[in-house]
Order: sequence, then structure tokens, then C-alpha cells
Amino acid sequence: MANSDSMDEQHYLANYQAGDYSSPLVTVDVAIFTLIEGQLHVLLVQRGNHPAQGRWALPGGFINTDSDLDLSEAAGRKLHEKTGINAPYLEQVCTSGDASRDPRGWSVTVLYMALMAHAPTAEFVETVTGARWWPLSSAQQQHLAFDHNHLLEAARQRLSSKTAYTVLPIHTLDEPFTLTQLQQAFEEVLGAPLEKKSFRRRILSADILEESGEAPPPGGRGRPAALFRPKAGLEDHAFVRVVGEGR
Amino acid sequence: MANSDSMDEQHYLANYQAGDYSSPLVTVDVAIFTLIEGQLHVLLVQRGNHPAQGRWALPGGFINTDSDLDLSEAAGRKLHEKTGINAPYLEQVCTSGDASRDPRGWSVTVLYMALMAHAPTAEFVETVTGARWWPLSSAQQQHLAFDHNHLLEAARQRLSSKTAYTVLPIHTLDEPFTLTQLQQAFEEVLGAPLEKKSFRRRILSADILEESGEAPPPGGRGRPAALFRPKAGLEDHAFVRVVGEGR
DNA sequence: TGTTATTGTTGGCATAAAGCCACTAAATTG
DNA sequence: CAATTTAGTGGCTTTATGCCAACAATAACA
Repeated sequence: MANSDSMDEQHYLANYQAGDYSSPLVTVDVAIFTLIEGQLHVLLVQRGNHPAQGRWALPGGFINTDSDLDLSEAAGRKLHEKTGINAPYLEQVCTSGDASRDPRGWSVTVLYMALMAHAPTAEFVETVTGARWWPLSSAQQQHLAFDHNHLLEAARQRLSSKTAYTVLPIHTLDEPFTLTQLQQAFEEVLGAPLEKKSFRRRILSADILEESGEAPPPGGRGRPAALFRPKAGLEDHAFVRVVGEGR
Repeated sequence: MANSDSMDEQHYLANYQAGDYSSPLVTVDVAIFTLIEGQLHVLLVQRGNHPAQGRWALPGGFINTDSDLDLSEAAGRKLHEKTGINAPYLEQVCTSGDASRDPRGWSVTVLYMALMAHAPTAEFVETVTGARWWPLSSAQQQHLAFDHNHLLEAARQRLSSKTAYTVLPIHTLDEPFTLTQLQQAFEEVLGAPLEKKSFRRRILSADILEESGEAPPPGGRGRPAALFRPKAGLEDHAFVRVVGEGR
């Protein structure tokens, strides 16, 4: 049994060199989320070919073993090629592989989740590329290509579960932002209201934000809010517990 | 840009059908942990062939696109083939892929973490298969095959971070067990002492254990401890926060 | 047959974090 | 200069955790 390994590999290599070994196809897919008018959206692209022609899908595609140095680079590249976006936050979620998810045969896809603020490339994405931002719920209601409904759900779950102990939603906001905007981002991602005082206490005591001196934008109603941006250096996820439900 | 997709796939398929497309090699690897005399161990197998001949490695190997229905099944099968173990707990950790981790070229491996109690197959593993249980620290100190040092570290981190909010270490114990044994399992996995009273409060109030009527084994010193086993039905991870450090 | 050592189990209070809700502050509108 | 709206804080209640000492049940031993 110690050499079932050997058997396996020798068998594989022999066949591989003979050209008939069926290694699964390997792709990367990216679920990129943003907030548009307070609502969580995901970017989908419409497939131009078979299989699943015409269906909406997560941006992604085959790894290029010539140009991609690793998986995250392949994911970033695919996202950029299809949408023009350079993902500011990218995290591996999971890998799905079986005999039936792609009609062409056994295939494997590595799923990434990405987050971005909407403003920067808003018009570009909508007009130049074939991509479109969908409200998350609409995206989940339709029949996506391959097993992308499952992948999208996995990414959504990762996002919301990680939001319970990190500040991930920060990446969906344009800077600077108010604490109220930040709280609304958390609430939208978690799908549940948060207690104002507790939220502010936790975020502020975590000491990850700094007040941007900027003047609040004119035209708002009510008392103008202080503007914040993440302190330089910590960028990604800092640990902050943001559980409480209430309101 | 909307059809870089098409280009890509057509290009791929053309070459694939012509037989010269280089899809990366896809493997699964399993880091299986257990407790032996209170110490965390990981199971490694010694490689019989190149590359990395003679090196210790995580059990794993190529996906069999004929017999494996999906990735987790492939992982379970590989583990069983190489060690005789049928993993009682198996969880996907991450996927590593790049041009340099395997000298044969671009390759992708999907890493799984598994947990088991030591007793059931103890002698079998050590004598019949070419596998060996290593204390985790010794395993991490040596130079493993491929990028298995990184994979092992990723699995270890997943195990300990998830132990902060689940009862994963339960799977490393033989049933029934005492609360002290359970606490020691948590402490070994977390690498930090836990406060006795708080630990028991949390575990018991989570209502996931039931007292096994069994008589405590003879020969122990001090007051005999109550014996528990997980309540049927919840098996996997139940949410229990087990943070406190103290002591 | 005590006595001591050892391990398991629980009580009870101190401290810290979170929830709650009302009050104050600063702006706009008319 | 009210009324309205949104931002931000004070302060009490509730809950979770840390901590440590007491009490319980067994074995080893004098």
C-alpha cells in the first residue's frame, strides 16, 4: 500500500506523456461585491459561448499556465480582462470540483471573493465591458451558468461570516466615509440591524480609523457627520468583533 | 473585451482537442490530525518516487476523473488508500497552485484537513502502511515534499482558528471522554491554557454533550470524572465560543 | 482506619463587554 | 425661531468571563 502512490503516479505520467490522461480542466472564478446606493451588488458577465451560452456567470476562466504565476494572480487577471477592474481586495473562498458541474467533463474551479467601492470604475464597467452589476438577491434568483449559484452563495456566506469578526465591509465604501455609512454597510452585508452605540464603541476602540480633516459634503440634512478613513498600514482585515443584533 | 472569454475558450478547446493544451495537474492532499498521549500529531507518508523521493509528505495524489465523484471524495479515497483510514471529519482548507510548487510544472492541489481519534486504527497505520504519525512540531521542522510545509501550516492554522468558535477538537478524542480531557485537547490545539470554570460553563451551556452512564475506568487517581459523548445529530461543528486565556 | 494527596466540580463575587434608550448637538428647512 | 433630521454621548442594565477558594470523591499510605 505504500506504493499505491508510485503506481498511481507512474500510471499517470505514462498516460500523460502518451497524451491521453484526463486531467480536469481548471478555472478560477471571482465573485466581486460592492455597495450601490446601500445595496449589495455582484458583478456578472454574460457568456458568449457554449456551454451555458447566454447565461450570466461569475467572471472567470481558464488558468494560463504560461502567464499566471499563481492562482490569485490568475483570478486578478481574469477579473481585469473581463471587467477592467483591478481588485483591491481578493480572497480565496473555496474550490469546487466534480464530474457534473461542467458538461465538458470533470472540472475544478477555484473561487475568489473580491470587494470594491463602486464609484471608481462605475460607468466603465457598465458601458465598455459586457459586465453588469446585479443586486445580490436578483443574481441569486436567476439560473446562473454551471454551479455558479452555489459559488455565489459560498462567497456571500464567507463575506457575511467574516464580517462578524473583521472590518471587510470597509472595502465596499468610498473614502472618506461616515460611521453611519460604515454601519449601514455592515448591516447590509450581515442582513441584520446593529446597535449604534455598541457598533461605534467597537469600531473606534479598535483604533483602525482616523478622522479625515475634510469638510463634510454640503446638502445633507441634519447634523453633519465626521468623516473617517482606515489608518494606513492595516488595510485588510483587522480583528473587530461586531456581533450584537438589537436596535 | 466581452469576448476575451470566447477567444480564451475557443483557443483552449482547439488546443485541447489538438492535445497540446497544458492544463495544470490537479491533486488533493490531506492533513489528518489526532492526539496521541495529549500531543497533537499529523500523519505523513514517505514518498517512493521522484519528485521529492524519500521525503515525507501529506497523504494525497491525483484526482481520478473516472472514479472520484467530487473533490472531497477524492480526498477521502486518497487518505484511505494510503493509510487505511476512513476520515471521520474532513474539511476543505484551501487550494495552492503555481508554476513552481512541483518541478513537473504548473500544478494545483486542494488541501483538506481531517481529524480522528487515535485508538481505532493505531497499530494498523504504523505497521501495515508506510505512514507514520509525527508530533506536529517535528513534522513542521523537517523539509517536506513540494510545498507541504506551507500546506501543513495552513491546516494547523485552520484547526486552531476554528477551535476558537467550534468544538472541532472533539473529533480527536475517543468516546466517552471527560471534560478535563476535552479541555486539554482544546489547549493542545490552541497552544494556550484555558480557564477551567469558563470552559466548562461554555461547553455545558451549549448543550452539545450528554453524560454517558458508563462507570469511570478504574486505576485513576483523584475523584473520578463524569464521562461525556457528543449528543447525536450535531456531530460536526457546533458553535461554542471558547476564547478565554487565563489560568 | 484515619490522613494526605490528587483530581473533579461548584459557588460566588469582581470585572469587562454589550445592550438599551433617552438625551444633547449641529445642521437644514420654511 | 420653531420644527425636523441626523450625529454623537451618558449612563444604567444585563450578560459573559475571569478568578480563586471551597467542597467532593477517589487512591495511596501510614
